[in-house]
Amino acid sequence: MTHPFVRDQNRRPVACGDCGLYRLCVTLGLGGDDAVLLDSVVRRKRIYKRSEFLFHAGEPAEHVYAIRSGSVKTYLTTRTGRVQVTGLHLAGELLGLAGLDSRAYSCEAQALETTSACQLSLKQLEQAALLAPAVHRQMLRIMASQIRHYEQLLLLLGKHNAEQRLAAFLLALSQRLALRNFSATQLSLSMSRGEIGNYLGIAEETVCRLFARFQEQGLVEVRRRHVRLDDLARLRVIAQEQAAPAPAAGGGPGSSRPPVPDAEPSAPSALSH
Amino acid sequence: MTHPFVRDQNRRPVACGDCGLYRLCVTLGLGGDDAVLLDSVVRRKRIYKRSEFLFHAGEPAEHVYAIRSGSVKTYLTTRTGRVQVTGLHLAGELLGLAGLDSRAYSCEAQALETTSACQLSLKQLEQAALLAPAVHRQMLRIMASQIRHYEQLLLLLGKHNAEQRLAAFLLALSQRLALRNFSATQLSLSMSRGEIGNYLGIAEETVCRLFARFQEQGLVEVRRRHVRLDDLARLRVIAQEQAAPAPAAGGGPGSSRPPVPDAEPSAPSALSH
DNA sequence: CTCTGCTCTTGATCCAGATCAAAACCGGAC
DNA sequence: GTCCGGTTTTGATCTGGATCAAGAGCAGAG
Repeated sequence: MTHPFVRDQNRRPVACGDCGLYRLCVTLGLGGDDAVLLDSVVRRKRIYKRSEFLFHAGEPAEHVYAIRSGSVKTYLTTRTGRVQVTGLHLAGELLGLAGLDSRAYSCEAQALETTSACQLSLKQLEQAALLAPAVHRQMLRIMASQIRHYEQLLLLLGKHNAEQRLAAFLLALSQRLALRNFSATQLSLSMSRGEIGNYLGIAEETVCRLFARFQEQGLVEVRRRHVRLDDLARLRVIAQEQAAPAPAAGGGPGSSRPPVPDAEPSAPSALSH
Repeated sequence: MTHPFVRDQNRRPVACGDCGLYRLCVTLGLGGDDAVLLDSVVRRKRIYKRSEFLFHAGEPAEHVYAIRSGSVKTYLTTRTGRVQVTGLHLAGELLGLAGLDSRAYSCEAQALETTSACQLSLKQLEQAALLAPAVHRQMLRIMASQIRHYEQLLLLLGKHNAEQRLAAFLLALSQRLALRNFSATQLSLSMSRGEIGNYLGIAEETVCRLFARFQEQGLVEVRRRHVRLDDLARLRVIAQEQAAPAPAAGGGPGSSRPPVPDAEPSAPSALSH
């Protein structure tokens, strides 16, 4: 009996139209305005096998990477060998942004499974940006969104407990997959429990226990790396810390806290792009 | 008897030449190539009183801010009112980068003390970037360095204990001050214990106890917000986790860890820009 | 100068999640 | 099919730092 999970949803390559670099590629003059045409025109496509590196920290940065299929993790290493996963990148997303000032990559990027990615030359990009304002604007937009992403991650890791982090992780994943036209409720994790834990700042064992608990509560159905999200609504409640405990810390010198402006404009995304 | 601490080192405005936006300003045609001239030419200078806001999260982003003197904290707020400080910005540093895609500010920015800042119009910047490649490149450089900054912060918060975090915080502060020609060993904190703790993901009380311990060990001399760093070398050892415990987590699918490439190129900076 | 309201410090207790330990499980090699 | 090595799960214990509580110190207001 085959179990009900969709397998390897990331193997299917995203179309250029679903790719985060789409607007860039188009404006670069790589293809007309036609995504299908563009698909056949992008150069420097390459396949990376599981655990292969797209680039290393410190290496001179010459390309930005757009993932077509598969997934990639990025991480930093302490000089004592400790690792901090800083990102999980899915099909249609971008890598190597910190290299946009054309110095060096700031982290390791390693394929989590068989992955296909397009390389875009930074030099080409810079030239294109000078010719086409839209490209320039798009580059800024992309980097700014990465900054926002990290800010949200900082908030998640700094002020949320293990349960909230995992719930937010699953929801963000779901949202990102949906954005690329994959299922929002059936997903196959490309990271191990250990990697997920490392990313979220919790222990491997805790990730396991949380999955078990979520399953008990009927929130999800988990079997190894296959996850089905059964109750998105309740997951959202968990991720957003229902209880309102302390009135916040370090009120600041003036203590004139802003009137809790409804800052966060939209979704409960924290780990999304 | 006056005690030996230098007070309010940040009150002295940095010269344009020491400012992170210098290259931008110059290329903008705001002044010749002369920093002194530039100093008198920059428009939209404004003074913010302690606890006043430079901008709020969600507000339409129209400017980038360059701090001339004083200091500013940036932070995010949960919908339940919890706060996460995401940055401490000193004289000569920049604010509002996530707004560079000309949408909205992503966080609150609040003056920690009397602060003077220059506003640079984003529109002006975008125009200038189209005319001058150097401006464009500089904008990317600035954003990329912010991304790197957050990555390092993530590593610090994710894989270092309270002691290491505080040591790293002090060292980074020292380094940044030195960069702007302030003393590297005499500093006056503009954030309260609570704010520092919030930033570093540790409790206010723990910050106190750590300061006390560092002082016992002769590493620093602390009196309220005045800190003298007496043993930078030993602080560095602490910040860089001398002990090499576990061989790291979540080795990844291939487990082919990179040969610990001497990633981090230079200083033990984590909280620096 | 005194008063007032923080901010900081220090002590005592507690707990979420880490760590340690050991099975159970599973996919792929052969 | 069987075997092997890594991943996942589950249980038992431990602990760094949070939280709770209560003074002490200090700056600014008047």
